[in-house]
Amino acid sequence: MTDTSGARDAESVSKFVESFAAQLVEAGMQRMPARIFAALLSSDEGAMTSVELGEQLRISPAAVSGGVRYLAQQHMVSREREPGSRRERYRVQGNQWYEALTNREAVLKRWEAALSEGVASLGAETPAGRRMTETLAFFEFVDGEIVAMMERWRVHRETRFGGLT
Amino acid sequence: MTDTSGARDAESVSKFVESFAAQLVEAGMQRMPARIFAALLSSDEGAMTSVELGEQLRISPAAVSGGVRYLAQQHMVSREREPGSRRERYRVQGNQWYEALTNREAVLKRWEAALSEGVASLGAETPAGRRMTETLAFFEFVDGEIVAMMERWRVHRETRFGGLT
DNA sequence: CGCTTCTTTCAGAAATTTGTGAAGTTAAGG
DNA sequence: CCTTAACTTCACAAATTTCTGAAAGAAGCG
Repeated sequence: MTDTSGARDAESVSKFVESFAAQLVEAGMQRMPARIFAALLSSDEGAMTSVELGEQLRISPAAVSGGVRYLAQQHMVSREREPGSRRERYRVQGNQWYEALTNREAVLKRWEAALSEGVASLGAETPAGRRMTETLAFFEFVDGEIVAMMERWRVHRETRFGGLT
Repeated sequence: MTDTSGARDAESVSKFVESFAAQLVEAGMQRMPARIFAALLSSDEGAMTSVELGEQLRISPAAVSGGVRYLAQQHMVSREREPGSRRERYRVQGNQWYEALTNREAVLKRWEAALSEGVASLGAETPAGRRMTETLAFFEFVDGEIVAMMERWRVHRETRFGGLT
């Protein structure tokens, strides 16, 4: 590395993008969304256009479109329209994205629903039913805890980073 | 439903198994491990043999073997050998499994490593570097919080379920 | 020590998922 | 209005993943 401040050669950026994307994939995200997201995260703007993404990642516009749609649904990126041009920019909103990570509320709710159903089918007084009741209680507990945790994080963040957007 | 206490007809059990497995799949687990796990969870023993699993789920011994290996690696089930027979039983250990769910420590560590690398590649003083530094701080925070949360859960559980195994 | 019973491994068929090119759609700007 | 620049959708080819049958590998038990 010849330049210690703000080294930003395409190669090392790309290396990071791919390695971070790999982690996301391992955690269950699809390949394209993961790569797109990693690319956005490592851009200084925190935002890129469709074309830029396509060029950096060597993927087709169709792939960008699909990946971005997924990320937007998960609230991990937001779409912007620079007024005037029809060009869109996709932005990773500072901290919004990892808040989205913990917003698995919908997921937890579905788990809870499935477990309730399980308790009903199996009978609350069977051993299996009791086991599931406990599991259900665990998820409900986690549910509440996560909300509290995120509140603590916001305080923590405020003091450490001064609440910049 | 004709029998209100302990209704356990194969059909409704199977229905639950598949629907819970579907949730697990959606959350990123592979199909077979998910089904196997759901089957174990809904068994009264909390444990089944390879053959029983194969019969209930209509899958080959090979599929059972593969699925169980995965689940054991994730510490979601443990293997038992009833001394004597060479037959194995796979058990979902009451609460061990959802504790395993939160033991994503290894995962978090890898994310943190990837992000550190990112900060290094991009430069700590670039906008992207700063954004990643904050993200990194978030994961470190979550890391610690989860440990604390699980401790609170154990207390909560004790009072509510009386610490049964 | 060999027979039998269970589990694991492996190669390949089948199914699913993924990414692309091409056509389609929408809206800006002349 | 018509042209053009962008994004999206769709059908298909390619790559990957998943599950199976068959064979091989362990370990109890006579």
